[in-house]
Amino acid sequence: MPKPHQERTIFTGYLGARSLKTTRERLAILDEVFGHDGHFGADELYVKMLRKKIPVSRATVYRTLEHLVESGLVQKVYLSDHNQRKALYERAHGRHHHEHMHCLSCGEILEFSDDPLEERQAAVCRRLGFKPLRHSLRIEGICASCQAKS
Amino acid sequence: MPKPHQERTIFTGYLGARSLKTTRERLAILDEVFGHDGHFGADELYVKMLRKKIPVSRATVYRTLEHLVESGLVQKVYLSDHNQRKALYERAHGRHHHEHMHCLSCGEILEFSDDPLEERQAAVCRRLGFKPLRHSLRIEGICASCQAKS
DNA sequence: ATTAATGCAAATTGTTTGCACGGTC
DNA sequence: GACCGTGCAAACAATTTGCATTAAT
Repeated sequence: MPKPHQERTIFTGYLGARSLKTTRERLAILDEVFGHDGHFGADELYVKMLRKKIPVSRATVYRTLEHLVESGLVQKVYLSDHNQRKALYERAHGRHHHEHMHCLSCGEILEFSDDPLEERQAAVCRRLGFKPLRHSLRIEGICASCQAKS
Repeated sequence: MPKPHQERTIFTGYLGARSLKTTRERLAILDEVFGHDGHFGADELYVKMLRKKIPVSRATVYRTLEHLVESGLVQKVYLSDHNQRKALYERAHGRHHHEHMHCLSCGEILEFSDDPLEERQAAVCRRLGFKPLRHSLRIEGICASCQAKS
């Protein structure tokens, strides 16, 4: 029985505000998501919970992840190089905005952020009269440690 | 019978270099791709050719697009907002690198490029020792004309 | 009691693949 | 003639959905 955390309060608030129900399953998924860091796929999360014998269906995992994204607690990202068809999720609450670097050699996903870069993007948007709401930058290449190896 | 263009020379060269065959179907797909601008999905391309009564199968369209990407003539991008599962393609040969803005209101995809932005990305990579090979930036928001409407 | 959520399995979507036949080098 | 490519339909992977049942308010 995981102890209540801040995210749980936010999520129950989100649910209540829309007359959605705070179910055992939804809370279990929330706990699972906020119990670990890093990127994960919906199916991986489902399998992980299966193994832990936490009773939940694949459909509910998918449906709940949507709500978590909608509530702003979780972010959906598309990172994988070749199999771009699989969505990944990452915790968003309590974290600052960041971009991703993807090492094509080891597969590692690195996160970084850079204010001047953000500002330059904003400047371009101003120049074109485009109102930015969100953005994602993905840089693919070879990470430092893989370069060292070869 | 479309007249030979530069891309055709490049493509046949690419094929020959790998002992792949220059088939009627591959050339027809190449011509179709370079006969128009903008972004398109593999299936759309297939349907367009069907309507024009150009005999080609869906499988061949997919397989040929792979080769076009491999040859550098075409670029595969993931742009659609919600249905990120669908890949789009765009002409790459003879065009400069660019990023995309996606208007969430009208769906329009705008292209732009900005050297200082590119340079700033390069600088971040240098700082982290990451060797960039390619990148993609997608900014979602509301385009100028949609803002004017509301 | 009312209304929403779950689980299951079937349906969808975009894409890939195995295999017999046909075309290119 | 050797080998590669094509077309078809079946296979796939990730995700979504319809519906009868169960649970939260």
